[in-house]
Amino acid sequence: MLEPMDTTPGSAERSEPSPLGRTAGEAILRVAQRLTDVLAELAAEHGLTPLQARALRALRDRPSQGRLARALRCTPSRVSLITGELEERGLVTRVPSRSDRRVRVARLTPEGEQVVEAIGARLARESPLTHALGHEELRLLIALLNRLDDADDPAHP
Amino acid sequence: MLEPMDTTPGSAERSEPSPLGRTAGEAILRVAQRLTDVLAELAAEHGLTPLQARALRALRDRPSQGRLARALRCTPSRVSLITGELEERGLVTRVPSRSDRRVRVARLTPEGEQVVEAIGARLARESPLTHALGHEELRLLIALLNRLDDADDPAHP
DNA sequence: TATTGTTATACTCTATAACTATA
DNA sequence: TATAGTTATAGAGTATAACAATA
Repeated sequence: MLEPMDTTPGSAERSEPSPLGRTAGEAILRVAQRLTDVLAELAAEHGLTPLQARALRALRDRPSQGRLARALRCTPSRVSLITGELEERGLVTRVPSRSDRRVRVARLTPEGEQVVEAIGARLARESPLTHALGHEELRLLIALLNRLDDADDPAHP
Repeated sequence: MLEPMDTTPGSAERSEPSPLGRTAGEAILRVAQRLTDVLAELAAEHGLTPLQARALRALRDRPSQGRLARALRCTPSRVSLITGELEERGLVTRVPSRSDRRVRVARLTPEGEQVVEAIGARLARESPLTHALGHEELRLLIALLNRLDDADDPAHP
């Protein structure tokens, strides 16, 4: 039920802008914190940790587990444990690749896809984004953020 | 020195938009992840954990430790430990409030202020934000994000 | 020999609960 | 009695290192 997410702006608001104050970085970090919290709660409703939910989403691209580790910014050992848990729940399956039998490719099961969809749908509906902004503004925001995401990414291996 | 921050869009890009795909939430979460990583590295350069850096920044508003705990989304016990460490390093001082001697108000020392400024300045300079967007776009983005941040915040205690 | 993934171990982070002092 | 903060303990999360199988 999506807790208040107190960012205590009541007292934060009275400080004047400063380098770390009301810059875009500051704003984005705060909004992101809120969204992260929302995501955590939605994941919890499905009995998942935030990292498991992120893993599930990332698995749509069918990465190797090593690649998944980089995407999640954790170690391969951790990925191994996480995918194992997700497999036990029937959300993913791990099958050895035919071209290289060392790698085990993890794929979403239909149920796994369903969970990803469900979380995504609720995130879109429940987030501050959809509440505070109109359609046009939302599209503008997405465009700006995608520019950020695509640019300045040194490594595309 | 600000790692590549691989988000593996090389393969992510080929999936078509879906509820959790290229929505604003998705985009903002990804950008936020990048910024969070940047912040973590900048903090590390000063020998601080990300949470310590966030605490330092939040302390500009001179909150009680309880209020600080809510702002950082952690328990008062944790705040106690963190402010203790920061005090040992000479970045903050904790003095008992005169009006209520149970509360110890934490304040930044000049050196603490300096660290906050330094991190903030580098964050503004180093982040994807300033690299990818022009001034006008940046202002627009800030405006949109602040709208998000101000709205939809159920509790203002 | 190098690489993918797994398991075992240890360490770090964070919370819960018990405690002290003030209100 | 209730509240702000601290300390002690326990639990979750995460990484490092040793291992197995394949390349």
